[in-house]
Amino acid sequence: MTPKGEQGPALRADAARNRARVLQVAREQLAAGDDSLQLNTIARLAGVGVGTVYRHFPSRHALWEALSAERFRELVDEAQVAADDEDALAGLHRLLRFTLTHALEDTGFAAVLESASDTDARTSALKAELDRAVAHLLDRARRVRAIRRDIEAGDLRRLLCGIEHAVRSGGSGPTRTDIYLDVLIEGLRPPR
Amino acid sequence: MTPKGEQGPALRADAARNRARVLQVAREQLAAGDDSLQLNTIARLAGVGVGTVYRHFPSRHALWEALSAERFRELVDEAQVAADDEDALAGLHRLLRFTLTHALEDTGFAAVLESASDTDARTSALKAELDRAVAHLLDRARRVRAIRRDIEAGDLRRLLCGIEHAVRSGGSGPTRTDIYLDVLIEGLRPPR
Amino acid sequence: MTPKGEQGPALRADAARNRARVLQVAREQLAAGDDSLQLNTIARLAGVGVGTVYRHFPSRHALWEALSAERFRELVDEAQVAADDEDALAGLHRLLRFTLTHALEDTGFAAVLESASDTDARTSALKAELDRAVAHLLDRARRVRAIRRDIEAGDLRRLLCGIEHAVRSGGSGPTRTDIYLDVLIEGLRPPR
Amino acid sequence: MTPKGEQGPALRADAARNRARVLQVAREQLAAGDDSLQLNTIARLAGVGVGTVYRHFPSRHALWEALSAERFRELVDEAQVAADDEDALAGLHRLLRFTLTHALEDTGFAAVLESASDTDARTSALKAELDRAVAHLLDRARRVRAIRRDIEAGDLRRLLCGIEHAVRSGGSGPTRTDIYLDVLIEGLRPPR
DNA sequence: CATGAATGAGGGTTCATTCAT
DNA sequence: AATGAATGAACCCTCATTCAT
Repeated sequence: MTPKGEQGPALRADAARNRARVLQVAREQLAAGDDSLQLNTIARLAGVGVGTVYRHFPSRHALWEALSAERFRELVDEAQVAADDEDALAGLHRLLRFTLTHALEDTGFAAVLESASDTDARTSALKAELDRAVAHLLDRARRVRAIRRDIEAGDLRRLLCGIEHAVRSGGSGPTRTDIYLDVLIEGLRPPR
Repeated sequence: MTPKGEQGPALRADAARNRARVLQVAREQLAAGDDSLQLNTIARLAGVGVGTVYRHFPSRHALWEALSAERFRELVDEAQVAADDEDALAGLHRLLRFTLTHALEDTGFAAVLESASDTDARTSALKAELDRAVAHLLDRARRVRAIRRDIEAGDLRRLLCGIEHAVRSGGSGPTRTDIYLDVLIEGLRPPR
Repeated sequence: MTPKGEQGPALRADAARNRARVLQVAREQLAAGDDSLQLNTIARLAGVGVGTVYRHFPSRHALWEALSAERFRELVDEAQVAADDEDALAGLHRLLRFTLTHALEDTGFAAVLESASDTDARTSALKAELDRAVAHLLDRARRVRAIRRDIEAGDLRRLLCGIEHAVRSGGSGPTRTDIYLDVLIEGLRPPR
Repeated sequence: MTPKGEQGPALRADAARNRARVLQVAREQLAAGDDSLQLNTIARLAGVGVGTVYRHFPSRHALWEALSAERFRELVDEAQVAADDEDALAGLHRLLRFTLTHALEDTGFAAVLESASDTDARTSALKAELDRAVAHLLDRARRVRAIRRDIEAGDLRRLLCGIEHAVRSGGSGPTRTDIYLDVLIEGLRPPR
């Protein structure tokens, strides 16, 4: 009867609306540079009670992860496309650029991408899925000696987040982004 | 009888002891992974009154910068030694490793190293001094085509901090540190 | 079932109860001679959390004015009754005595009565209303040459507060109160 | 050997200088509208240690009283002159005006004049001396039925401080001062 | 006597989280 | 399910006063 969802009892219409509002407001806050994610503030801005926010997101971290889930989904899709690319290295590079761009746009996403411990199992699942796709890419690239052997999918995720930090900490423009990413890419080549 | 030839009004013996204790405790807190630097807590642990902490460090930031100044001094010294190394590239690599090690040991130092805006003029001065030494190294290395042309001292500082983040976010051991640093070093070579 | 016909969003029952308790305790503190109005202390005495006090009264001043508003309302009512008294002078005297009694009982009220600058517009409005009623009384009294011409409503307010200070600074009993007030009253007569 | 003073062991020259500096700075602070008399601040401004201030003035109140002692001395002198005036009433009025003027100029003095309890015995002595002179004046004035019988010297002191408050609380000019004082003076006449 | 560093009680305010309505 | 008032721990900072130097 209720629209068949992926997990759990589907939300009532109003509950779903509230959840969406909260996520929306949280995203706006982040975009506005306020990464404190104060649940009271978000509730007020979303026009719902604090309790409602807590019902949907038991902890700040849960909200944080929910925020990035969407982005993550996109990323995993992109990774799977890349994994099928004829040229593994090209696919990898495209994926790295794609990820960096999104991480720079969304602090929350970057944080989750980098974090070693997730609260929501779904996040971990997405991360695993991503790493699997990337591992596949790395394998293929290694086979044609396009990539050094000592780097795994998780390493790549972390290194990319490092690059993201570097870009973010310089107030600089897109040029630096390109250069920094290029330093990473060159650094991934196998030793000559 | 009082040690002479020091700089400034020469703290009273007990004042100096207290200041040192506070810095010591603060360093321990950071090392223990608590980077909140709560002045009350630090005071308690150091066995001094809150007021004493506030006298020495009017704000959290002042403490923060005092903590890193020391490290920074060492780093600048090392950079100047490196700058005189016959082999510019070797000097640079040694300096990078030295910096990374220290940044990993001391979050506060890492933060200041990465930050785009300092509050204390002395910090900016130290940073400028560091960048000058590094710029010199880069120049020499570029002249022998050992380093790509599009990277400046500031970039290098930021990239290294990025690597530091990457290492930190994996819970992994020294091997990863070496590998991540090597990725950076390889990435700095001029394009083939 | 909920009492209807009240004004505004109608506080929740418990909220109203808490608000009243806070005001009650604050009044007791003042009566006990402690005019520091420490919000933490008040919260403790009222058996509510500090946050609750802050919710109802964002600043000490807000509490202060809320405290006096009630008293002020009574005073204005009394002033309007006095203004209708057939004998203007008698009305004025009754009003002065009424005001003095209340000012002596409630430091906060006295302070607001005397203050030249209000922060809450409602306080200013009440004060203006009071002054208008008094001005009316003074006019009528002057017409029958019962009051000197160079005193306005504001002056009267201030002079009465002066008397209040005089009474308060002597530790003495009701006799002094009567005498001091009489000195004022006599001093208000037109020159012989 | 030491210059014979009025009480206690005469101060060493430097101690006297420090004491004077502290009083001077305190007076300037008051004049500048800061009546918090923070002993640390005063010490700093006076260029002496806090401890020195505490040696001379064991409590804030002691400083407060010391500040007004000088004024008080003048006032007592004036009172004694007034007491010898042929016209007792004229002398009284002159004294009231003199006192009011000074109280308006010096908050500290006004506070001590009004206070019911002194810390320094010398202050109480001065106050008693003043009251004695005024009592004498009142006696004489009462004998010629120029003053009501139910007012004593202490009452007069307090009433005048009340007037001072009234003047101070209106932001108004010298006209109000004259009028308010006149209200007091008229109020002091015996009932017709 | 003078100094000023040290003390720490004291008071202020915020905000994550709970729970009565 | 939603609401938002209440809670109170946790921080922050100041400043009167003491006491070692």
